[in-house]
Amino acid sequence: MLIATWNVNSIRTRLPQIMNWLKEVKPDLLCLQETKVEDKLFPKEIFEKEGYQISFSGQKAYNGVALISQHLLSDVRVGFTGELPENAETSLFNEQKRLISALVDGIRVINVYVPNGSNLSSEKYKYKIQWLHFLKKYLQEQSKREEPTCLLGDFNIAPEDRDLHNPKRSSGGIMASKKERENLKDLLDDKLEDVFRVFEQGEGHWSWWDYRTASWERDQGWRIDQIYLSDQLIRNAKSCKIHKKLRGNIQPSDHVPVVVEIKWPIDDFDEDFLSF
DNA sequence: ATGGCCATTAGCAATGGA
Repeated sequence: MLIATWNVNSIRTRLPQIMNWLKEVKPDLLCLQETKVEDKLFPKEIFEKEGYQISFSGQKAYNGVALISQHLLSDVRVGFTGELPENAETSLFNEQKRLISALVDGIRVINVYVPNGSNLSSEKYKYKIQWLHFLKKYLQEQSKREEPTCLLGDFNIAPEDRDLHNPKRSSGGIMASKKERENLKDLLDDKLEDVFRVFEQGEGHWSWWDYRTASWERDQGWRIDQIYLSDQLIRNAKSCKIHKKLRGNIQPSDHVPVVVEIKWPIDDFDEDFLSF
């Protein structure tokens, strides 16, 4: 089972690159962020023609998330609705289209696009922290069902200093502040684990390179796109790869895909054997 | 060096992204 996350920074601009990548990698599930398109204009036919199931939640110009799957997408939940009560707070956080979840082959996949936050003294930063807190509440409700869980997407946070190219300059700032990191760690609740770090502990692995500053040419990036797995899934993870070369494409997204391979479904013998 | 570039918009200048 191959599950991928990719902030494409406009699905319509990136469509040819997305289709090429799908044909090459053939992931079971691709989770997109920053589709930047309202639902009625989502280019769904092209994915359906290739045999993919799709679910999406978008808006004009900003944000937008989508699931593109070779498997049945069931129990699709858009925004925070479905886990949290339908009240004023929930509808406020649902205005920006940043979250979609579904069951795929028994795995609860939660695709998120965490707010950027602009800078530490901005209103947008306050919103980012509130959004993370709301996501924590969402996950607390969701976890009661005890589904194997994959939380993935663009978190706009480098979890640790080894996840950004110049910690001396950038640690403590936006995407690397103590508050953002604590809130991220807090919502994972010791139940969800960053699968990339199971396979690679070193620095120098990035998923995003700023369009400015010739950061790609200098390989000065950040690892702000992550895949978090619950225990049964993490035990069965086989690899986690960052598809770095796509950043070298003509007209690339500033993010590249991150892909996890999981042995799934697992059979009872394997589970008994592991627990034994 | 806190700016660079890129995508979008009732659209060519302003805004947001990270």
